[in-house]
Amino acid sequence: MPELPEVEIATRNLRSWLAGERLTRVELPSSRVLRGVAPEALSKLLAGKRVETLERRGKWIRLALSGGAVLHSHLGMTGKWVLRDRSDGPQKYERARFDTRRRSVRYLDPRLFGRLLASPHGEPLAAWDALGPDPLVDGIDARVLGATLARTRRSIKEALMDQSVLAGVGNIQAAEALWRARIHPQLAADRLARDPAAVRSLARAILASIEFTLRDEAGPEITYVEEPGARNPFKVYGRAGEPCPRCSASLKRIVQGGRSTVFCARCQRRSALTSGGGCATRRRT
DNA sequence: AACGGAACCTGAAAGC
DNA sequence: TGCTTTCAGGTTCCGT
Repeated sequence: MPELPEVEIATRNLRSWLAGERLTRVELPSSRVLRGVAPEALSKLLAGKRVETLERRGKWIRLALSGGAVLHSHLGMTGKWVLRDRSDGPQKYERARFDTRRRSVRYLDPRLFGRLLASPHGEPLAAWDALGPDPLVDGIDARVLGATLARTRRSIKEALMDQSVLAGVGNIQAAEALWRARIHPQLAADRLARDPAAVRSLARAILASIEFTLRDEAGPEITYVEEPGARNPFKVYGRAGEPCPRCSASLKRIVQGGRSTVFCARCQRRSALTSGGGCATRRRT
């Protein structure tokens, strides 16, 4: 279940597998992932084309093909791109297969929240165009972020998950960044925006969490933290009831906007413009 | 216009 | 043991 770091890793992998290669075989079994697109039309559009460039913005991947067609991939909650042998048959939950002369790349997606969308002539994708700044592609300008946050009264946690605020931040990265910046997830975004130092701290924390996750998860085949047997590399996500890695208080779980947030009620402060939080230790993570 | 909640799916884990 | 409930990191749509 991918956020920015997982999609970045998928993009790098796909680039190393497909960039410059011609698609010799394309298989697209009909599924919800195609969202109303006729599978045959899409296969026909892609087969024989060369993959020229791959880029990521937020949680979207864009593949530019020879001849001007563009393919957009969103991994939803359970999508992943993996490398298999060309002699391997269909994998469990396989929704797409792209073979080149040397490789066989498969898209697997059990829950079918992912999407594969084609623009035959490179037509823009509204969801891509609506994305806010991407922390890795564009960096985070704390003044711009502050101005954006000042425009909403929602909680900072919910605001961070809005893809027009920062592209690619999801439930895990939002929770992790807020913990790193010692900001309470229920603090109103516009209140936080009144404290430029706190916004700068949050911007740094978002980048630090993304980069930490990238280093931790990089590899040819990602295991998402929710999958059975997966280890959990995160500081607070999925750790309700465990001790805070910084101050040892028991981590709490609350629900915001229908999604769970884990945080430390002792060292994440509820109000901007007040120092405190009762946590004296400062440890690099 | 902005926001909250339900809907979209399947599978694993927890609860009874 | 087996059935039921809950939960999961995505977006979108609909009603207020």
